[in-house]
Amino acid sequence: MARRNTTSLSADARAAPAAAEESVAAWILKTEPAECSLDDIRQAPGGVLRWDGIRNFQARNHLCRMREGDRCFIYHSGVREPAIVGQAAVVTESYPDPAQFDPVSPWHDARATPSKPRWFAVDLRYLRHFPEPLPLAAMRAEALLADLPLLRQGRLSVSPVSPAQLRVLEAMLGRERP
DNA sequence: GCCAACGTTGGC
DNA sequence: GCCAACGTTGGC
Repeated sequence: MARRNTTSLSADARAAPAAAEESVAAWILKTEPAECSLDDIRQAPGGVLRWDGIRNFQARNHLCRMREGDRCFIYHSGVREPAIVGQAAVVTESYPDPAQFDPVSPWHDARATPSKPRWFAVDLRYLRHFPEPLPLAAMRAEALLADLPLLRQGRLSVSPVSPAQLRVLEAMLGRERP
């Protein structure tokens, strides 16, 4: 079913992200390590930590599509050398983020109610630190990652990785091993 | 600490 | 519902 030179460009533009969403091979979770780091996940009781405080609609929509067992690359931002430092796995799919209902929480949202939550969290289990982090600069230098949402879109704290992009990331990570 | 990019808010 | 102003993120 060829769809080319259609005049309905805007409809195609809207359809494109939906098609991309169907092929998510992994996720990238961005965090400032001073706030929450991969080490914090590792050191959490049982190695399981709630990933909460997401207050961006697009990130939330991605978060809600995460499924038990999904792989997550943990990316540390706001440091001298921003990089993917390791992996975690989803152990509990999205549920309402309790912080939104807590008036003293920095993540409180007065517009949220338990019957109409606005924000969600997942639980992550620590998997591993990579022997060497994969720096942002290395990813930017890799043409095959040009479309990686992490690189294309600032401020997106939860973003998908396509199967092809996952293969590239794994190759780059494997290449680093001694 | 600066600044560009981008999401959110709020006036109209 | 548009769009300017504002706030925040995050790389450098």
